[in-house]
Amino acid sequence: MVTMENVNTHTNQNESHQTLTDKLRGVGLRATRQRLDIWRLLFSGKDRHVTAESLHDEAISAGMKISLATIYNALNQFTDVGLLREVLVDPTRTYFDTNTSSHHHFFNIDNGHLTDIPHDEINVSCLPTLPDGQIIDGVDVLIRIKPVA
Amino acid sequence: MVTMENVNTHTNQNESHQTLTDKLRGVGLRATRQRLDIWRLLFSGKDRHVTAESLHDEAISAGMKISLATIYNALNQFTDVGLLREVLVDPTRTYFDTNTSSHHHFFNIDNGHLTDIPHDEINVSCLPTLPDGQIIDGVDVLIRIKPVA
DNA sequence: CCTCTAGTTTATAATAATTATAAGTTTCAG
DNA sequence: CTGAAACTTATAATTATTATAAACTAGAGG
Repeated sequence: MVTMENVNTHTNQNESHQTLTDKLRGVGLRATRQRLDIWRLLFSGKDRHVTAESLHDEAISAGMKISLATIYNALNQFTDVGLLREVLVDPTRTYFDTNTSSHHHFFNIDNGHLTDIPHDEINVSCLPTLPDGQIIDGVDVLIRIKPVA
Repeated sequence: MVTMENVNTHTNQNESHQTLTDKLRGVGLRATRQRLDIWRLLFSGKDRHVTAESLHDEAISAGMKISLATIYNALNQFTDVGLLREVLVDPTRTYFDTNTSSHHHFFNIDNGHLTDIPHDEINVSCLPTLPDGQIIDGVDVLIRIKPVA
């Protein structure tokens, strides 16, 4: 499977079918109707955090014909090629973030909402020595928040 | 359910049955044989990271008679009263850490091993403003590591 | 344009971790 | 001691996710 960094995922309302098709091909995936639909849902607005289930509900509500299995497949494929990023916040389900740049998260433990923390608003000074022969693959900071009361 | 901070969980080889019984009662749990067994497995040595399954295997190997359901119950109860802490590293299972103090983790994505990062070896400067009416419940830093090659 | 085939979709079954149920057992306060 | 509430556990149920396999489709090459 081809992986391409720096694909311009952002897709506006009137972006041509052809352009999206090319973007999908650019990451090594065929331009199927289902993947185009999912792309439009994910990348037409601001950054978002979805689960397979939530995105499926949304697609169905929008009148798209697509199975949950395809949503799972697409989310995993998009993640594999770097269009999405998995965020681990809840042991009961997997969240996918359309923002793949280096940043961290607030997780509201009261309602399950995820919010991005801009990269420059948090700083991790990483002094710890890594175990021998190991390198860093990534750093995740999750700040769990809750209502004051 | 009673929650008591600062219970001295550490348990050495010859700690009396009575003392452990008292510690369990101190957090509002009855001192059953199964919970005493689990306590001894978890808190007799250095800090550890276990899953329900791994701890159950270990208990069975040690000749203890205890069901997986009880392991799940006990791990969740211990977590509720603050004796354990859940660590989210792998979407497919939940890890429990006997170290409940403020610290972070290395997660070896190659073999699934978790390692503690001492509290003073990492620094998170947290400038980001919290959403209105929210306070911090906790901060988790996970550094995913992998072999050099 | 056709055609063919590898890549896709999808209904459905399978898996895996975890939680719920309910019947039997144990703890421990009185 | 005794009884009620707490606990354990075999088992069933649930939930998120992945696998299977049959039907469909994209798109390369004629």
